[in-house]
Amino acid sequence: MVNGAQRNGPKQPQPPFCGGKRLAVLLPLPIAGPYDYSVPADFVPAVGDFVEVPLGQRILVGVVWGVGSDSVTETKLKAIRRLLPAPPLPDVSRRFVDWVASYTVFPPGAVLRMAMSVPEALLPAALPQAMDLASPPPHLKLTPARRRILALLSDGLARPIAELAREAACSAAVVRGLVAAGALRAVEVPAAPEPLPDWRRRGLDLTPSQAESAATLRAAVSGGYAVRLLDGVPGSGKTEVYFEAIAEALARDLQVLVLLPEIALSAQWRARFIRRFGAPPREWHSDLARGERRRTWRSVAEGEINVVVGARSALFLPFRQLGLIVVDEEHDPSFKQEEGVTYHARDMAVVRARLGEIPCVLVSATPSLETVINARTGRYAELVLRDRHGGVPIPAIEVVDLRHDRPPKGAFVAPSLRRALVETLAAGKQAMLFLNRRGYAPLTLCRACGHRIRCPSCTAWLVEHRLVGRLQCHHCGFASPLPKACPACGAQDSLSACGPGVERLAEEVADIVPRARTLVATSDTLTGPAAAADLVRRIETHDVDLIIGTQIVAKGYHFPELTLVGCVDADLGLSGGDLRAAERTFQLLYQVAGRSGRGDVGRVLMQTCWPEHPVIVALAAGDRERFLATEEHERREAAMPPFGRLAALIISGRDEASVDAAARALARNAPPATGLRVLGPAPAPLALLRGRHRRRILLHAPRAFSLSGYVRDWVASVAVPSTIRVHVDIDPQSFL
DNA sequence: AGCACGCCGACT
DNA sequence: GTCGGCGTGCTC
Repeated sequence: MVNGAQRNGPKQPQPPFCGGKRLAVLLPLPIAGPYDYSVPADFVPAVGDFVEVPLGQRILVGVVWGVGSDSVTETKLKAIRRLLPAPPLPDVSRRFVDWVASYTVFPPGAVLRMAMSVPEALLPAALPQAMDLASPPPHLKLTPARRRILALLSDGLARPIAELAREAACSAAVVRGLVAAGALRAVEVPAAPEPLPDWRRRGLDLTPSQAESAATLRAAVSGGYAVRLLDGVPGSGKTEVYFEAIAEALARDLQVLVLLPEIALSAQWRARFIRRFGAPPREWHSDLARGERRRTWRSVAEGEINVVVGARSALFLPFRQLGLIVVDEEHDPSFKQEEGVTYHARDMAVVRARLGEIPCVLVSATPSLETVINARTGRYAELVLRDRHGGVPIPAIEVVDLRHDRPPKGAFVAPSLRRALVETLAAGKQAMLFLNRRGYAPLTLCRACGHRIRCPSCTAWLVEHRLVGRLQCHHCGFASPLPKACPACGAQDSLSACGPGVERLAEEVADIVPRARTLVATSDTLTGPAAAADLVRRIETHDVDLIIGTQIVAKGYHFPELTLVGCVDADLGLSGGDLRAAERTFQLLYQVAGRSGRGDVGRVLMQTCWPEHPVIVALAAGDRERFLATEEHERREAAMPPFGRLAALIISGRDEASVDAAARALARNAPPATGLRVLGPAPAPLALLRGRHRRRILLHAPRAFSLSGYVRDWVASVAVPSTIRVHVDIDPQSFL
């Protein structure tokens, strides 16, 4: 017996089926709501059961959502075909699906699809097969390979085919031959129980202030719903502190969910977890192997898994007895899902905690303004860790004013940063250059005619990726070989790369520190967990001297030898006109600075053309409070989130005129409401994306306004041609 | 989401 | 003459 299912207390109570001949079944499809089905003769499903139903020509799996309505005539009803042998979808999960659907203005079926992303998991797992000796047939041909296999099995231990073949140094075909001949038989063996994280192990010694926060979090585990912000500078031991809350939940036989923004980059987090709990947590993200996915989904539902660490989609796992949610790096923009159902995983984690009546811990060194305000107004409790581990302060950020400290012509690294780079590497330490731009150059320009090469299906420049010799669109994936001549005027060798990308920076740096072992880290080079783990290992073992990376390297790593961080363009993103541009820039640069000097005294140099910008001033002063105060003031004045609310409608389609017409019709027909302003339609920031024209309507409403209900009624009341898509984004984060 | 139904170009 | 392209609309 794997622990969990039994220790998790009584079985989930299922509401009794309350009679009637129809049941509402929610299907994992983007259709308006549940469909009714008739109850079969031989069994009566209960609410939450996974059932197979016919839909059109297909057979689908859905979830019994409640009793049916009278919305459809008796004659159209089809019968539920069968009950699937899986634990029912828990009551909390169903309420969560409905809540998220209602809030995001997406059909509940679209949300359910995220909760049943593993159809195979609904069937019981085939038990692993092992081979054992059968009574030997009378005329068995005995070859040497066959003899070895039979000899191996004489110890009475059944083995899987592959293992047997390996041990006997023959191919699996020989084993199968013996099975066919009747000399071996397959037996089912229980899966080897995987070790679970163990809360009884002793954690690291905590400082008094860490211990105090840990005790508060431990106490919170039995306290029902509450949200706490765990706020501490990089290196203050936030992870070790919330590990104590995890230990407490595990001690109470509850499941724990930890959300991380980039699960693929979590190798160091995972190592710390194993050190604390003796076994790895289960991972959940989009590029898991199918079998792994199946096993995890199923055992989360069975209550056999106690800790899941995952990307945002892990929120929709069917936890049987969830007792704690931790959202690490809660400020991270990647918690916002932009494709399909548009939701913010941090906010939905809070909702999931409330529905489950369990605590939620939001963790960050640079909490979002939303969370800070929630903490300040008492909606969230706040725990602050002020001291950096080992007493090493966050290095002061030195501003490099590019207007005076100019890089050489055609280069991007200023003299002062060049000197720092040379000194750091000469001292045998590591350095990191941060530039949030993939590729070689963000723009390719013809010197003869001024033509700029753009994506044929998006409003975007093509980015040169010199390593692969291509021009690429970062929005739709379009790629073309680097042309020899200008596509507009035909001039030969007139194309010129404008602006820096990490590849170009690497080229420049090779001239400054020719002997440095340099590594470029971007989403192009770090394609998965293995590549990320390899990167971390190479930095830890000092296999590389210089790391050049995009925001991917700004995450919560810990590298003791890294003592210089250079931010090549701190202004990137400051002038985007985006509501959160300043905040994101501050968070990113503060996190980048936190990479430096964790083990030793470090330097952080930040290149800017705009030293008097409030973000740069606050960063240079190391003054987070000052930054937050400025930001809060500006947002409050403009009634922007969290002091007001926004929703965006993106209207898109292939035909520009009909997109325009639909967008105008929507805006014209927005019902008037107090305090609500309809802005637009205007071309969306990416007015053309993947060949679709896009217009945006923004809604601005007071804080207490119920945007979801308003938008649902509004969009439902306006007839839009079926070729036009209307995408609703409640609480938009980025404006792209 | 998938699948059928439906109406226009290049093939046996 | 059909095979098949994907635009439109429905599925309890």
